[in-house]
Amino acid sequence: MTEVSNRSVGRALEIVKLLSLQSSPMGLKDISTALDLPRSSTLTLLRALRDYDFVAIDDEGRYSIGLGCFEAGSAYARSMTPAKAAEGELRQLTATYNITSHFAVLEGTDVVYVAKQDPPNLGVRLASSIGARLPAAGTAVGKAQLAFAGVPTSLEPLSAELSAELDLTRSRGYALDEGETASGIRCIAAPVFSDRGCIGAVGVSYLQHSDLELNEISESVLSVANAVTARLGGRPAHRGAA
Amino acid sequence: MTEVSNRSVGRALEIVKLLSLQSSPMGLKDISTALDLPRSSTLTLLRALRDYDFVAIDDEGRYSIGLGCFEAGSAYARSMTPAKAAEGELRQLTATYNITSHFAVLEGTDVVYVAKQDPPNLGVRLASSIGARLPAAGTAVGKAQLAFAGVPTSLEPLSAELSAELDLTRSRGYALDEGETASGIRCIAAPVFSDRGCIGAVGVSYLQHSDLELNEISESVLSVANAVTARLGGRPAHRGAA
DNA sequence: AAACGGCGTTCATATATGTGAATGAGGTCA
DNA sequence: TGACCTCATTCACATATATGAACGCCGTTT
Repeated sequence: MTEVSNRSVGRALEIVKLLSLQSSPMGLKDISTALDLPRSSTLTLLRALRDYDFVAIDDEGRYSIGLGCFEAGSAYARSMTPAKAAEGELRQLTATYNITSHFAVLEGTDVVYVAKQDPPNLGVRLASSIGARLPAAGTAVGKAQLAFAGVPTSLEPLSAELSAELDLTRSRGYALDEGETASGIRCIAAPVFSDRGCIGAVGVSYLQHSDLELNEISESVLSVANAVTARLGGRPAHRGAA
Repeated sequence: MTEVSNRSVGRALEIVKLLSLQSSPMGLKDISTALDLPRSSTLTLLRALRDYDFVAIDDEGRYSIGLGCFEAGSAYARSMTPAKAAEGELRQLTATYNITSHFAVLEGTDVVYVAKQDPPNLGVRLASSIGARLPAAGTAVGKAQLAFAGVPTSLEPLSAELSAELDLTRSRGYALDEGETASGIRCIAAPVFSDRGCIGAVGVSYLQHSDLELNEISESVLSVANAVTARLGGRPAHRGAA
């Protein structure tokens, strides 16, 4: 548990991470307790983070994630070529079928949602899932990437079930999630490739009992993923149906 | 230029900020030169940042902003009540008029765009402006907030022009930008209030020579802003027309 | 092919940070 | 009112970080 590059920075980033996972602001004590740090050290770090707006402090002395962090983080999505390339396609997909569409990347054994489009008529919705992290094996966007990018050693040995699912994903070109992530929601996802291999996945989600044809949607998802792949100079693993 | 809380953390965050403003990856030398830091110190900080995925390093040893930063930053938008409250309304606004809509907050003399909706038929677009920072005085969302939140002392003394513009904004309830930010683009924005005063603005942008009625749009923007205000328990400064 | 120059990396020690204990600020209970 | 909480803040010394100088690597020049 040693081998740190820089203790102060590591601890500061732990604080940022902690606050980013928290839905309500935390007091100094809460933070120092949660991370098992001395209060005085925690205070110094929080002040440094606040100087750069990476954390915000309200007038009751409670800390939350700051605008500076948001600004810096947004730059990731802006600089990320695949996400940019996918953006227009996602909008089309959402507009055509009136369903939610996503772009997500694999990070270890999890997927992180990088871009998202919601249909217009969704009314008041829960918080955006942008930036959210979910276990790859339980999501369509995750399985699409595990099937085509290779499985991280930390996931091995694969369950027979997952292994079969990945085989199926490879053979049809897209991954399916029938209510695993959220009950009643179907997700369909297909991998996106650049010249350096599989670097993300495009996916859609909609109510399972909607009257949308699985065949039609999955073909659209596949063709959108291949269009993004083409724009990135990659080689699709699956040529699409038809 | 002293009075630092913690040098390591400050420097690390400078690096993050620098990388977030850069469109292409930077080498160690570039970074240390840009920030006037010793290369060895910069390396240590970069390694700490990389350990937490706040920066990414490619196989050529060049650094860019990382997924961890994106994840943490996304939490800001998710935890930010006003942005969440505005999200559904923005989608409606965009769907109704087929125009881009925004939610932005004031940060010193700048505005930062926190949420955005683009119309579906936009095709391939430039990078998302989410997370972007622009001078408040030159944007509709900025002027809407300056007019109702009070002008930061660092902007004073106000030019006669800006002062008149803010008066006008206060009297009609919304702010206008006729091609100042981007030539040919009209922006209309109205302030959003919580119980703690003006905390953001809702805005739309569209081509000036479109056939959309300014009156109709501005009334919609105003009523959306007031709806968000109501949901936040704030008191609107302007009761809307009609 | 030898010398050069630019860059990333390592390492010992000067310097800045981390922290336990003391202090301050604000609230609650009897 | 006063005693007694809890949490934020300060401070002097133990400890970790910062960095100039040296090194190794690799592509370029002569």
